[in-house]
Amino acid sequence: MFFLKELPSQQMVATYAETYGADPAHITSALLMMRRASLLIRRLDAYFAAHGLSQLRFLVLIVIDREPERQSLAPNEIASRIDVSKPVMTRTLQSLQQDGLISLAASQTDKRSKEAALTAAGRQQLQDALPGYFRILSEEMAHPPAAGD
Amino acid sequence: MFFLKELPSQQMVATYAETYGADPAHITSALLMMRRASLLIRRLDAYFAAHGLSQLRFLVLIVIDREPERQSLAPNEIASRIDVSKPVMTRTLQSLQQDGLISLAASQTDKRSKEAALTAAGRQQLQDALPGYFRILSEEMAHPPAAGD
DNA sequence: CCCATTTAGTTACCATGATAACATAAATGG
DNA sequence: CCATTTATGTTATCATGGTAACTAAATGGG
Repeated sequence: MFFLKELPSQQMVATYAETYGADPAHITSALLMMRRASLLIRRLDAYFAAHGLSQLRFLVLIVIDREPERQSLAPNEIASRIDVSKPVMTRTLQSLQQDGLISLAASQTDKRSKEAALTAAGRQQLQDALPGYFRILSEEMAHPPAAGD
Repeated sequence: MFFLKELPSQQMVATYAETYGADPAHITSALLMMRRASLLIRRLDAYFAAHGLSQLRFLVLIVIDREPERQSLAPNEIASRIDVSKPVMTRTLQSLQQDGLISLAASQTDKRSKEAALTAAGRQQLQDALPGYFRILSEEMAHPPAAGD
């Protein structure tokens, strides 16, 4: 989470930009982008929390659901579609299973691995969360950020 | 940290956008912005770690340093300039003090409060980190993200 | 003035990210 | 075919964010 409510002054940016051949406009736009993205992510996190989810839990459900030809994915495959470390994936899948949103079965073909599939509750939770998710994204980009945002 | 390596398909976005009156282009650009910002933040985190800092530790040093008329700020004032909770500020200031980058003294005027000031080492650490920080921001925005980024 | 409220900081606890080290199974190649 | 290497998942530990509840001090209305 990035956050400086007031950006570095134009003078400060200009001084460093000059010295190091960087473009002050680029620096400012990078800072604005990070602040805007951070605010959006914060808003999404609050939304997911209200739905008993989190960014990662939501993404896991999406990734399993959107696989066209299959009912389940291995944790390994899920992790490769989302940029997250293996231990975090292990923990997240276990918590989703505890909450009844996915099932975790031993893989038939690879004894090291597992098969994660959506339960009916998981599919429902995903369907419940998707509309608001897209609405937030759309709203956020519909209006440019105000200066003081 | 946001991350879905492959964005939701155009069809999926279009379906939801239609149903809920959202603009598919807005949704896609929001997802791209979050991914781009996440990659940049990750890169900055790695940079700060190499300098014995973190995003927040760096921001705290900047905020104290850039105060034009004063040598020190209260934790409360620092927290109000950065968007971070009080307990995190407490912890961060203590760690910066342990590392010798700031001094923390009791406030003369308010017995509840403290005064955080940069040490010479803290000022030096900040000066060392600033050029690379601005360089990364500038580089990042200099080239538009590739499709597979 | 004094008691209630507000403010500043801290403590305790939880969520969620990472890496390192490990056990076990699969794959590979001599 | 067996030994080494690679791949999968887990555990342990750490970093860094949050909220709730607490203490102590300042503030302010009666």
